[in-house]
Amino acid sequence: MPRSDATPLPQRSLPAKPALEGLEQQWGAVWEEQDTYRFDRTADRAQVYSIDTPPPTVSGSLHVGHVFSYTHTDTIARYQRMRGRQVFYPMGWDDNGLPTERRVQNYYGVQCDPSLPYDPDFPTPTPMAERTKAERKAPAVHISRRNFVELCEQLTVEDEKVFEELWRGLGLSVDWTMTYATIDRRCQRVAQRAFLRNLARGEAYQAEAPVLWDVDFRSAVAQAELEDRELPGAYHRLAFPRVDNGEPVYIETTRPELVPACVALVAHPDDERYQALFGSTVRTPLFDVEVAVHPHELADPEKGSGIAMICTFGDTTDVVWWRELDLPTRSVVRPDGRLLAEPPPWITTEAGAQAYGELAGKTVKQAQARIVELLADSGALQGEPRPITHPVKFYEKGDRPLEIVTSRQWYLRNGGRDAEVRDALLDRGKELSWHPDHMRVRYENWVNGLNGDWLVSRQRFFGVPFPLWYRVDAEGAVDYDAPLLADEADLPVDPSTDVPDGFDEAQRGQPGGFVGDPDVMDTWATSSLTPQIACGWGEDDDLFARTFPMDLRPQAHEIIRTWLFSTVVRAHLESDVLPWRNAAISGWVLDPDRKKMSKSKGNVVTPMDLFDTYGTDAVRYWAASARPGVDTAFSEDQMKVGRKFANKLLNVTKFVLGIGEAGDTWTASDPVDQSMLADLDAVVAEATAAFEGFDYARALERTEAFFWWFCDDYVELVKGRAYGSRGDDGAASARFALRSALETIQRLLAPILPFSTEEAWSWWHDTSVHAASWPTSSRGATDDRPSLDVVYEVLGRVRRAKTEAKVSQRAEVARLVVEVPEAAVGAIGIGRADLVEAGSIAQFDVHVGDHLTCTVDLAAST
RNA sequence: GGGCGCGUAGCUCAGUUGGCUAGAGCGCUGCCCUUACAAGGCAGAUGUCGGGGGUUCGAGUCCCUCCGCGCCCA
Repeated sequence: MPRSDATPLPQRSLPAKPALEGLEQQWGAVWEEQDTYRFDRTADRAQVYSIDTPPPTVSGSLHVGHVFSYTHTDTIARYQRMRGRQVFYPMGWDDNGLPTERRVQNYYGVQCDPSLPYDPDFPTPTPMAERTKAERKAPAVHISRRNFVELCEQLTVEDEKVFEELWRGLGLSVDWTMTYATIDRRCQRVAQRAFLRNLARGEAYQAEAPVLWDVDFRSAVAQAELEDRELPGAYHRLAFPRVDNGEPVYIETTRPELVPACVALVAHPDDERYQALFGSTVRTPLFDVEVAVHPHELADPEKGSGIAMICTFGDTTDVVWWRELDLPTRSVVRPDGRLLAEPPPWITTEAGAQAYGELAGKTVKQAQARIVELLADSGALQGEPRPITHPVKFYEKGDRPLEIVTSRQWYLRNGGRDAEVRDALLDRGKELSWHPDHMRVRYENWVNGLNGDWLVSRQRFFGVPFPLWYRVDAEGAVDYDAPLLADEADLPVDPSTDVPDGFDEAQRGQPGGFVGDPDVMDTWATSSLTPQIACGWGEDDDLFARTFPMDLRPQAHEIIRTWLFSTVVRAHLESDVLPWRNAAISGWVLDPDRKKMSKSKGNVVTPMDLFDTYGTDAVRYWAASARPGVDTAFSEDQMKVGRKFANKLLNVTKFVLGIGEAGDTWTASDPVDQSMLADLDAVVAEATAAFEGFDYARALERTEAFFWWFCDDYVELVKGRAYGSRGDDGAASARFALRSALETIQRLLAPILPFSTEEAWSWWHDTSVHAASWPTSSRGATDDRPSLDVVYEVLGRVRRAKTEAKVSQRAEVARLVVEVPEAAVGAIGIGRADLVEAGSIAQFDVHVGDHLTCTVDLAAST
């Protein structure tokens, strides 16, 4: 039972002048007090509608994009609630990870240094915004990881408040008692437990492997976080002398600074130019390292000279060649983006070591500039570098190109290296209902394009730690092969402060002791578990059984590859199910030039200001006008329309209710009224079908079109009769029909315009419209009823005549002559009396003719 | 380079299995204080349905091709 049935709302009388101002605060408070959106934990799974709401990144800024997509979800939630489902609609905050770290660094002017000890008395620094100019120039204060994490936790709490205020302002029908944050203890416990289970089943593993590496963040980066950027570069044509005869082999490279990391040359096996070279060896310029020439299909004969040098590692193709050709590892780029300080052991000649000395310790960019000079001086560089533009891989949040370094990392199997898993995940994509359907293709493209497992470890600070330690042997070497696992009952653990069973803190980092895993999980490793987190997996079995798998995942299309995919992976691995049945994909908000709204472009509008200017329902109206999945231009004009719409709803409600009640009448006896109600039935059916298909925009459009017709034509036509001009029976029928239609319209619009519908509803009900039942087409189709279109057409013609004559619509028509086809005579007869009143028609003559004509004789003067 | 989506009035967009003269709102123009609403109402004008070709009695809709825009991926 809807809760608010038990606690009546204060029923209020008709206001003298309805207004939209203040409805948000007024009804927001009432809903909170009445628990209107509280989830009933006793409901069976079949009665429950569970929604996996996207936890917004609280360290980010609020923008209209949030308002847009969350409104879409809320309309579905409200619709399902009115359909009688118990809606499980919790909110979460995504606060762990890099965006928060960055914000804390900038906000407080601090830098995390994990080598520092915890300082329990460290005072919260003055925010940068409150500092004097001079204070702002002070260098960042280095603090321990634990102190840093504490600052992160402090600031996210503040950020969450701002978001909650926005969501409440927007009128989201969220149950605010169920909120989670991705860094809170429950989420950490779920993430760690899920990881331990993955590990136990062999789905998680660690490997020493080349990884894409951001030298500024000093962290590994996953495939899902990559983006290509077009960057200027240059082909350098370099001579590699053959070992047998000294003849030069020319290769072209954009990364000459990696010559010291060269391990082989490669050409296409069918490339006739290089057939003779396969199996022979050449020497690298400057460093004199002997490397072999290999054939491989991935070498592109069209690119450069058709023969390339393989380095460890210049790009991802190098990694493939390295792996498939079984080449040695000769890395020279350190994790900080600088070249090794000492000449590496494979450079054995004195000249080579000397050349390397020129590069040692330089950044990649500096090293390139220097080595080009050295290569030119040595004669190995042929001609001038040839400038090109080419795509370079970046971490999506990074500023410098990614390097590839070899390191020990944790991976989670996601089908990137296993056809069987990949096929199973593709099947999950087919099993899921996508709205709109074509979004499934993005998922399939992504899954088919995976080229490795999911790298889940990050060398960061504010995240969920891996619940693991490693033994340190007697010589002080760390044994990574047999990690010490935390007990599930002890989760969440932080291995940097917690101690594994059988050890004590004094043994940390000591020979014969242990060390904690220093990494944290990728934020997606937690976010991919939002269904498990929200539904209480492993925490509340009863709740889990009532809510999981969930009904709906709403999200935007650009994170199908990350959030949606990774969530499917986790539920598939853990429970062998889809995490939800439906995925509703929202588009983006574009600025009026059809570019994506972004802060850097300075075109972001503050949602709260929009609420104040147009009213929340007006903003929701704009959002709900956008069809699912379609990128939509930001439009204040649409908000003005929404405001008019909401205002009209209040006014027409006031008018209809002001006419009076229908008395004991419970049916519409007049065919004009029956016809209108039958039309409304059809609208109800369409709106219901649209909502069932997650198409709130279509539901709104149909309802809105009917609504304006209802106000402009039907109400105008029956006004006089409703006031009693032709007796009690006619008045009762009209009043019943007006009220019945209005009650239906208010319910149809409640999911979209929650504030104004609640206000209008409250004038004649003592319960919330949001706890009311969704209307049904109970009257059934009466297809044999005559169409009354001709009646409204005549009404329009009369109006037009008055407009053209520039007289008031109240002006009297001395004589109206209507010619209609035989088939429409009946309809005219039905509407005639109402028409006479609505048009102030003195004499009304009807003739049969071929098509409709109206001759309007206006009275000489009024 | 591959995939997906989009292109309809000045603007934002509907247009469902092909079917009467292609629609709505905004904006624009004119009129009207009408038993709710002047932050309103009534009415009016406005189209190479991106271009070209094809299928069909009939194409905004289906097919081919080209152009432009956006996103995802390489």
